[in-house]
Amino acid sequence: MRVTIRDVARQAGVSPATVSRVLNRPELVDEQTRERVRQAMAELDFHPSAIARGLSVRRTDTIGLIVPGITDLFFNELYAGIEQAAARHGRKVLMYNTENNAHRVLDAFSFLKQHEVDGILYTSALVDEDFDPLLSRIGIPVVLALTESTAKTPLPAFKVDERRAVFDAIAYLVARGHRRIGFLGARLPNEITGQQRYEGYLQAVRYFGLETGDTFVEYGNYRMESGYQAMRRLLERQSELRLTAVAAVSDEMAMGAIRCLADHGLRVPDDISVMGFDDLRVTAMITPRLTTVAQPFREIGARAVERLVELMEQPEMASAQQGVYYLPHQIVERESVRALL
Amino acid sequence: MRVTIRDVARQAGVSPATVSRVLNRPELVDEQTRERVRQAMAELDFHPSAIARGLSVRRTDTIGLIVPGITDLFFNELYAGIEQAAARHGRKVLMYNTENNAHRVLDAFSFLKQHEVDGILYTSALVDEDFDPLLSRIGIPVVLALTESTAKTPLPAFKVDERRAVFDAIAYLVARGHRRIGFLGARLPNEITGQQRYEGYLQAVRYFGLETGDTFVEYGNYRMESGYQAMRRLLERQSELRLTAVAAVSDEMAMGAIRCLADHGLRVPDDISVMGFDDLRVTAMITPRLTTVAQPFREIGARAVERLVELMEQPEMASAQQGVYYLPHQIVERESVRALL
DNA sequence: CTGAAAGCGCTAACAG
DNA sequence: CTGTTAGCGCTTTCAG
Repeated sequence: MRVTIRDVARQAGVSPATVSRVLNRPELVDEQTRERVRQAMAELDFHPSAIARGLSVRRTDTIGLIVPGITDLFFNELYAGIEQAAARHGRKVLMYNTENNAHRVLDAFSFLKQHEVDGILYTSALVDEDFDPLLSRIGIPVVLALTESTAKTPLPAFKVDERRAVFDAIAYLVARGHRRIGFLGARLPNEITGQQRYEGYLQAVRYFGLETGDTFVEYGNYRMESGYQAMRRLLERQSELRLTAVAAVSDEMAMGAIRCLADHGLRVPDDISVMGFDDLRVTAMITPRLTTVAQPFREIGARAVERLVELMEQPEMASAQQGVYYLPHQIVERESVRALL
Repeated sequence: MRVTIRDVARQAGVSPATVSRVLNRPELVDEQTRERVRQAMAELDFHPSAIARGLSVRRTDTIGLIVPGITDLFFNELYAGIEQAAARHGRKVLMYNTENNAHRVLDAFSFLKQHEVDGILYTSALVDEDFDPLLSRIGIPVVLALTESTAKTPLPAFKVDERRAVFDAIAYLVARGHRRIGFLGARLPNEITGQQRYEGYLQAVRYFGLETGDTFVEYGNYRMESGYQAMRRLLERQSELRLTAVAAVSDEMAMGAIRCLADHGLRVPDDISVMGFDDLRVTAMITPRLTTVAQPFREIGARAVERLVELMEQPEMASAQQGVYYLPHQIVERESVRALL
């Protein structure tokens, strides 16, 4: 049988209410009694039921986290930022993984509602008009990370400026003499980032007057294997393309591309330069070390949590806090890009 | 205000109990009423409170997961296995990250007790005698993954046979003519795996009569950076050691070692062979592709969850199910090991 | 400073 | 097949 607050009360010779007080507002309890109660708790190995408490106070101090998949390599960094920030604010996180399955996002919200989380952090996947009915009656704050909302209901969002980040990546290549630059993009249902990064590429291409066209770009799904395949398709046209560099929308895809290049006897960066995106921990270790644009994952996670906590504490603020907040990206220069003479 | 079962009852013109029935045992409810209730639920956007239910049935269908850190690259694979298996059995998982902080494991258990999880899955870190008092009054089943128990209370555990796995790795190197083999080990407080892997190395060294000694081994903490540093220390003695191969206790450390070797102008596997451990997804992409011993992370996670679910359903079985269950490891042959002529 | 009592939302007998 | 009732363990007025 579970040890309850009543057991502790009996053991300490006080009422349940007093036990509750030493748990929540110890300063209201006489020092002596407080100690007696604490001791009883220890003796009985009492663990107050967070779930009974939740029922009673109608608040669980829990953040619901919706992620599209957990085997992406960037996930860990994001999660670390989220969890630390949550802990800092005395919140725990309940994660729901949709496995990139669009229809599971309904489940996700329902699941989190059922568990009475006090707020929801939605990551990576797009929030579009389909969410409006959902959002209008959700009743708890929702904050976005690594994505944004195109729904009528705007939502606070934390991410890098995807277009500019890719633009900067291309500019970096251009500054090193590259003019024939391939693009390893990503296209996923319910996702906006791939599109925005592609736009960044296009903008740069136009701005710098580079060669381009559909034949310069191939798509994947952010994962290594897809980067490999996309690069292979580009390579099939390499005799016409004469790419000197290729920019990928993720480090995973860049790593796949490098693998593919190596398998075709091409060296990076000697024969072709490769630029990544994300700055995964591992990219500093591989050969060649990957030049990439870093996303501040941990900070994005932390900021999103902090905004969420604010909203949980003062829901009135909701309307004031809805824009997309861009966190700074940064080019980290390593070895996978070569300057053309 | 939250929509409750009473609201639905009123709307459907039935009693709360009936609503509860359509939620839990719909077959007990007349088809007509059932439909009426379902419709009321939809109209009101009703989400039954899992927390109120939990309080009432004294069961949350939740598995508590304790992990020592989430930024290790193997974590994702393990977690994927755990989550899928949990979902398959209608359980959710509540994760607690101790950040390798030994004293936080007490918090972990306390936290999970408070949240009334029905069972606990403890991963990676050792369970020693210090846990006995805890375990003796925990009151819910505990299962281990990627670790084992040296406590008086034995606990079911799922992992590979660490000693044999490393033995096999060394044997693989020996079969390819290597006799001067360095070892990149790991030593972490509250951890047993590193020790066991070291023993596997020693056994192999003895079995095959290899050169060895303290100077052949350096330690890290499983992470890439530590692999880099450990390799660097080995390299300082390389003129005496004349290592032709080095075996690491993790792919991360192996990758760090390869990086270190490259930084010192040594090529893998031409100048020195490197063997990893884990078979991370990324190791098939890097150059050179890593030869390693694969751990079946997903299956380990899945099996651990399944045992846990069994125990949650029939706690009497506890005493019958306590051994360490070894899942098969496997050597994955790739490019980082060269056969000496 | 402390206790009694009501209630959070749901389920589980027990009647009917 | 359905309703009534009594909790699950905790918090929170309201008295004292």
